[in-house]
Amino acid sequence: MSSEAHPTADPHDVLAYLLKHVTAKLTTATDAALEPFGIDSKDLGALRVLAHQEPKSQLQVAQTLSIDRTTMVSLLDALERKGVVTRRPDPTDRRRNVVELTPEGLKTFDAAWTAYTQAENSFLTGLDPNAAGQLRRTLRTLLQD
Amino acid sequence: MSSEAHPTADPHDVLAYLLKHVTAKLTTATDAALEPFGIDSKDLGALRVLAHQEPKSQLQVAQTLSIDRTTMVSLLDALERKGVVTRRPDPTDRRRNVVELTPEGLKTFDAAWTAYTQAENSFLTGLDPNAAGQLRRTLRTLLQD
DNA sequence: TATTGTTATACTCTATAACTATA
DNA sequence: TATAGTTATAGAGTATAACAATA
Repeated sequence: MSSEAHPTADPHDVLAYLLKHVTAKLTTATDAALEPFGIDSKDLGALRVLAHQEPKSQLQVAQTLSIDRTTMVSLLDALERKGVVTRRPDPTDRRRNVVELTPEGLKTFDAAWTAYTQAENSFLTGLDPNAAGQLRRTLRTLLQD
Repeated sequence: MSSEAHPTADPHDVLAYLLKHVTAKLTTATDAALEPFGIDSKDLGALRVLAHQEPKSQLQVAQTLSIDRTTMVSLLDALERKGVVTRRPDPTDRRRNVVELTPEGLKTFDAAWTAYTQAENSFLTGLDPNAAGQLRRTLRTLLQD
């Protein structure tokens, strides 16, 4: 019987299933950790890009995060309403918006980033120390190929 | 400066980002591999459950896959239209539907499963042999905790 | 009363197309 | 003509609520 070649129906044997559900579980944990700061994982990604590089246009931030520029608009709308980022026309190319963290935004980011890393570490607690680093390296490799 | 504690804005440092995009990349590859069989990764998951266990109710299949029972309805509607599964009332509890693979469905599953595992292996090609197994174990651990 | 399957509905996420202003 | 940002819209995916049939 052909089905005997696949003796279990455990969905955990399917890598796509494992990845999807581990992602969901981590996102639930990190979004909960970020909730006190009024942002979620997606917002944090944008703040992280803005916190660590010279001023960027909306499009550059979007491309760094692999999200659509139309999605970037509403994401920044929300962050601007919360007072953590500002937008102003780039004087050297008025088609572009220069996006920057406000001073309050930098504070929010630093606190939120600490909370995020704690949540991530807590999520990885069950693993032996090598496995966590190995996981990150493996995922990076898979994304690059 | 607080930002000096986090010297890069590389989103690849963020585990949630890595997981999300690796999942998307794998799903793209496996869905392409499954396309000739008229199913996608989600369908394959259901077929896998049905192929390897005694007949199950819709709810049991849904719970095994951690999907909502209302989502299961439309998923099975599509699979039934394609002739790969059948539904009939459970004689011992007429509230339930017994869901089973058709003979054609079993053939479809076997061929699709082969294609899926090839796509998965091909996706993991860039890793050294230990890393692939380690990845699966790590993800399983993270999901269980 | 509770459970299974169903339907209708709504909500989130994201992408596409079309518009504007600038280059 | 092309690009950046915006808006409106549509599609996929999934969840919630209400209902019918059955237990």
